[in-house]
Amino acid sequence: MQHTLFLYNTLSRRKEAFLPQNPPFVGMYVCGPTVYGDAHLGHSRPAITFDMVYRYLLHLGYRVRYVRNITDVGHLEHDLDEGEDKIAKKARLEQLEPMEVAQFYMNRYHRNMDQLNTLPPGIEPVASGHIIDQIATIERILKNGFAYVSNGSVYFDVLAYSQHHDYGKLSGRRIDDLLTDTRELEGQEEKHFPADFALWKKASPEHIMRWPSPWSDGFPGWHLECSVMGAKYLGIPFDIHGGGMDLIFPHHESEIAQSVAAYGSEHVRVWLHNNMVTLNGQKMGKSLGNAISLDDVFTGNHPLLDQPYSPMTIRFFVLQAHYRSTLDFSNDALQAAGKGLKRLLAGMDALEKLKPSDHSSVNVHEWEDKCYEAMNDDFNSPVLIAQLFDGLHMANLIGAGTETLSVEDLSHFKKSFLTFVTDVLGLKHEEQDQPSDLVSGLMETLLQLRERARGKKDWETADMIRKELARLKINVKDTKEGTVWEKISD
RNA sequence: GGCAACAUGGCCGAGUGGCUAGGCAGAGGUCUGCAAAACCUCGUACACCGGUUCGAAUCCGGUUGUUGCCUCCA
Repeated sequence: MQHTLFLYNTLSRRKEAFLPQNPPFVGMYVCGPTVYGDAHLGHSRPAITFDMVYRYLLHLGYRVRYVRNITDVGHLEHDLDEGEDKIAKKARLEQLEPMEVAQFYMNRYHRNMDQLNTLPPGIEPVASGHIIDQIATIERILKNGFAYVSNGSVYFDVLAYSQHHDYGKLSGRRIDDLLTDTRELEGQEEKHFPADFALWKKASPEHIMRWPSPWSDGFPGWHLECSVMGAKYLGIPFDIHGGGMDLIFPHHESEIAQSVAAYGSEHVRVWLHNNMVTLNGQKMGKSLGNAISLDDVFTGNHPLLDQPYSPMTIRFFVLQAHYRSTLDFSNDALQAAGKGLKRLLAGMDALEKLKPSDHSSVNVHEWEDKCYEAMNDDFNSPVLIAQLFDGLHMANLIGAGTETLSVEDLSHFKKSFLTFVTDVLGLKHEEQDQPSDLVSGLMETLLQLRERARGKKDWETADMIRKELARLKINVKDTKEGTVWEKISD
């Protein structure tokens, strides 16, 4: 580990050298999905971002325990049916068991994540499997005087907490501002202070998802599961906590407060937050009708999409922007990304054909250092990608004989390039649909006929075959190695 | 309304107080029967108005716009 990695810590608002508590071990917790619907484009960002973080830490030689939760209880609908759980609501609508709904969408989420080539977390705890741990934590918070029971529910006492600690340190919010913000919300009458949040919520009679507790039959509050499950599997404090920027307040702010209230210390050393996704410059939201599911993106089945975009195109596109910048999805941008990715992967294959020389005219190690510099600077994947394209250019010059590499340097260059593309960025060739034997046979015959015509300089026939195939979205290319064909997709 | 962040060439998107980002598109060229693909060469952009500075797109202030959070949210 000759390179120092710098991370932007939301808590300090600056880049800090990453020094794990117990190297080479690293504990990382990332906020996962609430499984009540299909994953959409917005979900791809944290998934790919923290997959890149995970992959790079592994590449640097760290032993990473990666925990990503699945939220299957606890989130409240904000406007209707006060106190009804999102999962329970969906279950009633679809006449399914709540757990059935959660399982269904969890399976689909996993499939999408697999398509995006994200590595599975080492532990993927579900909130409903940790009710006992959450109750125990609530009891500790109550005992420490930072919570109160109100009508069967338990609330975190933000004012009591802020007497001794800084509620708002992560998000930059002030208690005074929270006070002035006098929005009317339902269920507020049980709270002593508007900013107080539920640790345990009493279930209404029709509420399906419920567990017994010392206070009522109910369910755990919004923010508790991450504090509890992070502490359980990673210990306190752990090195990295990741998630979307929209979770900074109130979710992560409240997590910190809960951990301090329960355990006496903060549970996270470095907070990493990915920025949000927009679509054609607009916020993406279900209410705006522009939250495109990943399945729809992959199939192109959405009015806003001109064509399908493959999982690797999405992955490459996401990595082409820095994770802390907003990222705007548009057809133009995705098409550009698809083409760039194709060229990068084809170039990677072409590296294999390079021939070494007796000396090197370019400095491979300097090039490689720039790749590491990019990633070490708070995971600057766009700069790494630019560097890879520069490497590609270098490879082309070597292929043309303009530049040379020694046997040793060439081998190092190939290995390094491949490692950055596949291991660190997690990019790979997408398996094409293999043509059937029938299609292959037909194409072979057709191209032989065309070759025969070309041999006789019968350009009219040769061009007709190519033109007709083009209408079937088949591209025929006469290369030096012979004629090849490919299906035109995106 | 309150609190933040951002505003870069046709599009996407890095970075930086003076020194090439990169991708896509576009132009020219090599190759080719033609085409496609591939490769080579090419762009001096940084919202607006002030200020600091020898010098700012990069720092400071203001304006406008966009986005996020303040309510489940990746």
